[in-house]
Amino acid sequence: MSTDEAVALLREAGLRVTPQRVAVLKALAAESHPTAEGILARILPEYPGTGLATVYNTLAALARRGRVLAIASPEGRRYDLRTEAHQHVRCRRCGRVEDLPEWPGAAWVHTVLPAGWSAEGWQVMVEGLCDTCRSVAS
Amino acid sequence: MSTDEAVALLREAGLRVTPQRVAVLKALAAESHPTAEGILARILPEYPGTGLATVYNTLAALARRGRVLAIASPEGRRYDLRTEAHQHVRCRRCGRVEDLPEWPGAAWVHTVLPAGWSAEGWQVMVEGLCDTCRSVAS
DNA sequence: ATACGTGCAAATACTTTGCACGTCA
DNA sequence: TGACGTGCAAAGTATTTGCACGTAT
Repeated sequence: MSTDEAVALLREAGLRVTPQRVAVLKALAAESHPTAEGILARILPEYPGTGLATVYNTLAALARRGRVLAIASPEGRRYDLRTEAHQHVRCRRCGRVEDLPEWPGAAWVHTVLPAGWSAEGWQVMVEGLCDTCRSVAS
Repeated sequence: MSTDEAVALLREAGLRVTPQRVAVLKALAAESHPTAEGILARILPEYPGTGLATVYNTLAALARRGRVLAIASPEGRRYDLRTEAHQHVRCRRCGRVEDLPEWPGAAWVHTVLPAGWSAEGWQVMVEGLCDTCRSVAS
C-alpha cells in the first residue's frame, strides 16, 4: 500500500493522519494477518520509539470504523485489512493465518439462525498445518 | 448430563474421576458454550472452594483429548462439549454463543487450501445480535 | 487554538504454572 | 502407595487506560 493510499484511507475513515497510522496501514498491507506485535516490529526500524499502545489504538480505531478486521484465535488476535474475504486458514503449530477464496455458504447462514437473532457477518476458520510446519518435524 | 455419563466420559478419556471434573462436565452440558468463569460460577454453589485453575486444567485436559472444543472469540474463550457441530453464532453485544446446524459444504474446504497446507478441521462463526440484545436498546 | 494522537507506565483481564497437600485407582 | 489432581498464589501474556506532552487540522 502506498503512502497516498494509506492517507486516503485514514481521511475517508475520519481519522487524523499521522506517520504512525500510515505505518500501521502499510504494515497491515505488507504482511498477511499480522499480530499487533508483528506490526510494531515492522514499524520500529522506520519510526523508532513507536509504542505498542499506539498500534493497538490505531487498530481499534480502524476496526471500529470497519476498515480492519480483528481475527480471534487461540494464539491471540490478528488483524486484516478488511477486504471481502472472511475465510481463513490458521496453522495450528505456528498460528500463521492466510486467506481462502470466497466461502459459498453465505445463503445458508440466513436459513439457520436461531429465532430472534440477526446476522451481520461471518468468518470461516479452517485449522491445519502450514507448508513450513508440515515440512519440519511432526 | 448425568453423573454416570460424566464419569464414563472421563474414564474413556483416560482421566481420573474427581467431583470437580464431573461438575465441569455437567456445567458444560447445562450451559451453551460457557466461559471458564461461567463454568466456575455454576460449580461453586455445589463445591465451594473449587479453584479457577482447576477448571482451566480440566478444560485443557479434555481439549487435548478432543472431548471439548475451545472457541476463540474477541470476548475470550468459550468451551463446548465437542459434538460434530462446529458452526456457531456469536452475539456481538453480549458474546453469547449458540450452535448452528451443520453446514453442508465441508468438501469445499479441501478444494481451496493453499499449496502445502493440510486441513484438520474448521469452524464457521456467524456474528450478529441475539434475541435479548436486539430487544434491548440499539 | 484545540481536539485528537502519542509514548510511557500502570492497570486490567485472562490463562498458565509452581508447589505443598490431598485423593483416586 | 504412588501418580495424578487440587487450591492457592504468583507469574505470564495480551490488551486497555490515564496522563502529560506534542501535533494535525
